[in-house]
Amino acid sequence: MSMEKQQPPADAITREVVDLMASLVALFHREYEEAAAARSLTGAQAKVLGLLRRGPMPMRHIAQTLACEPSNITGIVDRLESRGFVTREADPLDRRVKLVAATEAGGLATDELRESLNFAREPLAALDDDERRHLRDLLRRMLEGADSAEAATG
Amino acid sequence: MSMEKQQPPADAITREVVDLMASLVALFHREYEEAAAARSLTGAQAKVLGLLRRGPMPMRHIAQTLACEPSNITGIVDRLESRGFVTREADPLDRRVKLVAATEAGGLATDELRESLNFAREPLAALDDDERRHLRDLLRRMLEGADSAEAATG
DNA sequence: CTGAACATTTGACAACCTGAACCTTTTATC
DNA sequence: GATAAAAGGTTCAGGTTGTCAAATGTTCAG
Repeated sequence: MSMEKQQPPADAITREVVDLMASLVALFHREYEEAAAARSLTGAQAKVLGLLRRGPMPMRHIAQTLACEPSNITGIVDRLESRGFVTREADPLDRRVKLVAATEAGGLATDELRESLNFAREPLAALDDDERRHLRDLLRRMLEGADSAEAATG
Repeated sequence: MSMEKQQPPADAITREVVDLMASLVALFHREYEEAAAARSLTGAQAKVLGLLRRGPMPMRHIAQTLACEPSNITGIVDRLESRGFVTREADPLDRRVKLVAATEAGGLATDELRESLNFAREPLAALDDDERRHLRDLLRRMLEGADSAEAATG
């Protein structure tokens, strides 16, 4: 994956957009960590918990989605489990895999977190409805190919 | 700062934009870490090094910009220093403060990293010139107020 | 049944990050 | 000027994230 590709030099506009994106990323990141910390979750824990909103999931799948080693997930889930946000159950169809599921408390925590994500309220407040729609369309097109989606949503 | 403000419920469009941003953030983050790792730097080290592109800087200022404890910076700068990417010198005007400056090797590393940041090349390739310009304008407006900028660019 | 492949865990180790205690230098107050 | 408060860095202890290699238990192919 991702083999340090050869690239044409970036034009001025592209470069500026990249810089703006970088600022936005930094802003988002800070807000995300803050919102998680306010619920005594770490960023990584919040991400994992966020992945479980759609239902239980094997550890491996979590690791793949978050692009990290499976052994890393073990620890994170351990901590979430010890706080009662998550359960681990053997998949009846394949007893090698363990299905991680959010408990009620866990689901509640992510819902709150998601709701409280002020990000883009302040920034997005600067845009009116049409502009927001336009922005959405542009972002959609940008993400069309790269299906890395929904990782950090929490 | 940032006191868990009371907020109106987010409308559908806003929420979708936030989700798209989250995906973009995840993508950016991965690319950034990869690009740093390719130069045997960690993400945190790359960020600090990136801050020094404009010139030497007191440790405290680094900590403030990165929104972390000063004691954290000590270790990161230690490691950068031991690899010859950075130097620490006492500020002649106030001998309490230590000015961190990138060495030639350090500056070269960040320049390369910055240049190699494929982020938004693939994603942005989906947009034509006009659209890119439009996106830039929207992002600019969003970031106008929040001057948290230029943290992660490096 | 045996061996390869797979999902998860364990253990060792490095980096990141926080919080409190500490040292040195500055600055303010008397 | 002497002394106390404040500010910049560092150190230390402790927790979380992340990697890699080795081990365990399960499935699947031959």
